[in-house]
Amino acid sequence: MTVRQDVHSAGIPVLCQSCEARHRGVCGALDPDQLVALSKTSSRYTIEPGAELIGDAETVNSYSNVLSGVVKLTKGLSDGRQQIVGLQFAPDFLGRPFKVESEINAEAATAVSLCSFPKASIERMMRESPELEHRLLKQTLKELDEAREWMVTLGRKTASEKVASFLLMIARNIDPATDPATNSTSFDLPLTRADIADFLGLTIETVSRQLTRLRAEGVIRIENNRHVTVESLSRLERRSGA
Amino acid sequence: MTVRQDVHSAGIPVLCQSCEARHRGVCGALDPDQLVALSKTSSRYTIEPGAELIGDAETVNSYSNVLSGVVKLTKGLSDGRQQIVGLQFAPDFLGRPFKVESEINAEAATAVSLCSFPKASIERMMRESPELEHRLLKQTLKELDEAREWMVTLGRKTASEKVASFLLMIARNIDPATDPATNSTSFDLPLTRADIADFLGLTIETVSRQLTRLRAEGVIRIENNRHVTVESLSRLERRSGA
DNA sequence: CCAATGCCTTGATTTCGGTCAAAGCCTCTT
DNA sequence: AAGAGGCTTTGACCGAAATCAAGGCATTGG
Repeated sequence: MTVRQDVHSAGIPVLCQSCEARHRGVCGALDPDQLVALSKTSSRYTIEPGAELIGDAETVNSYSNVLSGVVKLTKGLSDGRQQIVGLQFAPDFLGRPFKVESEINAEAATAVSLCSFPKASIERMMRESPELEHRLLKQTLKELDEAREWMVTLGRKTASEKVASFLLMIARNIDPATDPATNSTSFDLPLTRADIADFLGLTIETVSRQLTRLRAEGVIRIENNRHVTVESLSRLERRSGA
Repeated sequence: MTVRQDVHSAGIPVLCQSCEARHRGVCGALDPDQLVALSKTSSRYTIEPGAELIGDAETVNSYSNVLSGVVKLTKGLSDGRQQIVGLQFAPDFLGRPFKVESEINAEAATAVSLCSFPKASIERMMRESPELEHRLLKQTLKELDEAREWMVTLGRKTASEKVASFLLMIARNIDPATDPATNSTSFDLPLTRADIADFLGLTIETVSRQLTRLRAEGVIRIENNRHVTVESLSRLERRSGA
């Protein structure tokens, strides 16, 4: 069980054996000894789009790092209405410490690869390593900020502002090299129209109409229903309602 | 600088000198020595309804415990539209560790009393006491759960479901002794109609009409525009959309 | 006591987004 | 290549909530 070393600008420069990737999410907080121990209990999964991650017996007692792909967190009402309450991109951490569970479902929006560990391993290490808990606090604060940002979008923006805000958010998360000077980006939508609607509190039809409008106005182009090219980021920003 | 002791079912049984009250939020995580040190730097404030707590120079570099009253956290759009993204009730903690600030304003919704400490004191203690950071993580997770719960309300509920959900949430936070058997509660609304509208992503008029409807249907009574009596909690719950 | 002010309610009308319905487009399979 | 099924788009219409506009009802102060 060797642990590969890697130079990292911030934090302890180590790689998780199972992930074979750098994790800002969790592993970066561990020292090499802990990492070796964790590697013994961790394993790597690949999940098909649409598969449930929580509610599923296999993974309910585990935490994971998202290595690639997008996971959607949803909450539903009894009559079937659904709302996406969060999207997890790599290298986000997935799973809820201390079982403060609030009936959230997690589902792979795209193909997803995960590095996951038994709940018990992480919880033990959290007790040993304050740095790990510190990372979790930071991630949780980040998620809280994102959630509040979306509350503004859900409560106060118009349909077209919502769609523009959504495209911007995806652009920022998918393509880390979005250059404001270029003023244009290109990426694959990780969500179907139905998912986008559930994320924005709209219907599929409204989402579709707003995308059509943005296309007609030359702000974006869409190929094969998935691949989006933003022709003018600044125009998209102007439409996102600040 | 004596520190009063108090028997508490969970956690370390201590009282903050300045607060003279038990804090699940922060103080409960400290040992008596730390508490004495903190007491030396903490002070108690009373804030008038409508006063800004963040953005205000006096308190921008401090953390606080809410001792009584309700604080609203708001985010605004450039054109003036506003959304309340959280309500802090006693004994919630107020303030943002690690300056992950996301342009949130905090304002007293009612008269509020606070026990506040300089940012530096808390941050130093956080480094010394993992238990304190643990508490912060728990509070942050709680706030995240609440935020996500409201995302469902904002995105997927109708106006009348929103208002019913809001009344239930207030009832649960204001009156901790809400007994499901009794099926009725009574409390003062800590928010004006405008605040409720900003919380629910509605207009004042819609909020007013929905309250009128609930009154007409005998689910609630309202006196002096503030004092609400829920005649039937179960009927209110049924209207909240699960 | 009577403005005046600030909330809150109510009514009339408009509009944005939802609903219903049909057709178009990919992708995958055979 | 054709057909099937699943997304997506588009159109016509509808309805819930916003907007516009009075008016009511407390509290405050002259």
